Amino acid sequence: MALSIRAPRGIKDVLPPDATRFESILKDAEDILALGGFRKILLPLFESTALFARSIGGATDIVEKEMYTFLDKGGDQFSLRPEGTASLLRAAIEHHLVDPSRLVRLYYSGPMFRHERPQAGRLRQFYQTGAEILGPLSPMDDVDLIALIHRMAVSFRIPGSSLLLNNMGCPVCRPAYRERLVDYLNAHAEELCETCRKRTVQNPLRVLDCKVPSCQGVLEAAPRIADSLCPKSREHFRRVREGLDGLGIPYVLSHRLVRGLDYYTETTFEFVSDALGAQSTWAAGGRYDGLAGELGGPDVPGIGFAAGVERLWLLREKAGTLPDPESHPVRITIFAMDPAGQIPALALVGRLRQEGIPAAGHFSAGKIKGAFRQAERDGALFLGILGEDEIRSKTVQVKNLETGDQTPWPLDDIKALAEMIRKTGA
RNA sequence: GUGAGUGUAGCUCAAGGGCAGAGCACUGGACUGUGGCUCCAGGGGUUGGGGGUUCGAAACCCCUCACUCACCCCA
Repeated sequence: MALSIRAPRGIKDVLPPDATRFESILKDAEDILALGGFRKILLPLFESTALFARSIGGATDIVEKEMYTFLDKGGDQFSLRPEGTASLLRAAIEHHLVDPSRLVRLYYSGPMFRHERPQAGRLRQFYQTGAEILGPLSPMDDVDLIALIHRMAVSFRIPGSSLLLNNMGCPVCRPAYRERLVDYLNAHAEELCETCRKRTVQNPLRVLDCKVPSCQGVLEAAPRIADSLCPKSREHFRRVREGLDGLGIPYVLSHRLVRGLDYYTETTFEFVSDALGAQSTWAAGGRYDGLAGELGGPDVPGIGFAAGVERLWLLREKAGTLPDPESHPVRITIFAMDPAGQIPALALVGRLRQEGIPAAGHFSAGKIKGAFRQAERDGALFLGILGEDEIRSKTVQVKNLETGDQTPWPLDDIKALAEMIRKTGA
């Protein structure tokens, strides 16, 4: 209460034992990606603002109002990354990992930053783990990637999960559809909400995403992208559905599924769960065939997705599949009963650690009761006592906190003590 | 950015105009260098902050901040 500086809004500290549990959740997801042949890439937390503006799209909410943007001392403009795909593509292109003749599969994990109003499952700093495939893609690669996420849903027993699927067309058919849609929306402008009218001009596909009840009638009756697909996109969509059917992965066709990032083409998908509250998407992604070329790389197709790690946590919590927290590692707490024992206590914990025994010290010479409490708090199996008598006889009294057994151990044979502790702990 | 709900001890929560409390946690003692159980005692609070109404405000009113949820947006 007296603390005047607190964590920024929408930013969460993850305390023990949740911190190691969080890492387990992240690792479980990454393991599935690694199993799918993806290799890990470490990416910077901030990039030139222009990278995000160009890839995500200047008229998107993310770029327009949610980025943490700053000028560095050289006067260059950077932004904390609001997502991972742009960074990954930039890095892959910059280091010539993209090759038109073969596939490259990469995954990343880490915090993303968006200045949004915090809510259940929505933070300003949040973790995503995501994967991308770049190169000469088949529609079957779309299916393969989706299957990997489906694997997560099964493996983590994500409750109430379903897959929404759409195809947003390609550079050939989307502009024509876009035009048809704009004509339709303009014809019905007076029936639409204000944001919809604004979006008709700025980003017409996003209008389809509107949830205002009074807009629903008009939007349901709007021209559907599926009816405007060119033969190639139509075939792509058909083969993706065929692949999913072949694997027995259920999905719901969602012709109004329009993602909030401009780079998507063809296949788009969202894994949602009814167990999450308002922020129901736990993983989402799609094809982005023009992006690599747009960013100055080889003009190869790409597909990717990202999953929200905090949302995975919430879902696994509901499902009862949260990993166990790592147990507190301390095996023995060493108590220096008086100042003369402090140096020997320090030396003792040091030697125990060398033997691989997690050891903690209680050096603040005082009542032995306090040492027992500290040992309990440490989760220790043993308490080692170094008082006057022990220093004189060059021993340490080691008490098993569970059984109460206590024996003196010579300070010059730590290996034997370590061995005993190791055996008891196992 | 908009709306609603909630802010009381470290934590979980009482008190709804009249002395700010309980449980857990913490500290000490009973019990001197041997803990946990039990019993006893103790420390802890500008009731989120500011202003107003009132003889008197944790409570009622206004402003503000924070948290939570929802809109929006998205993973």
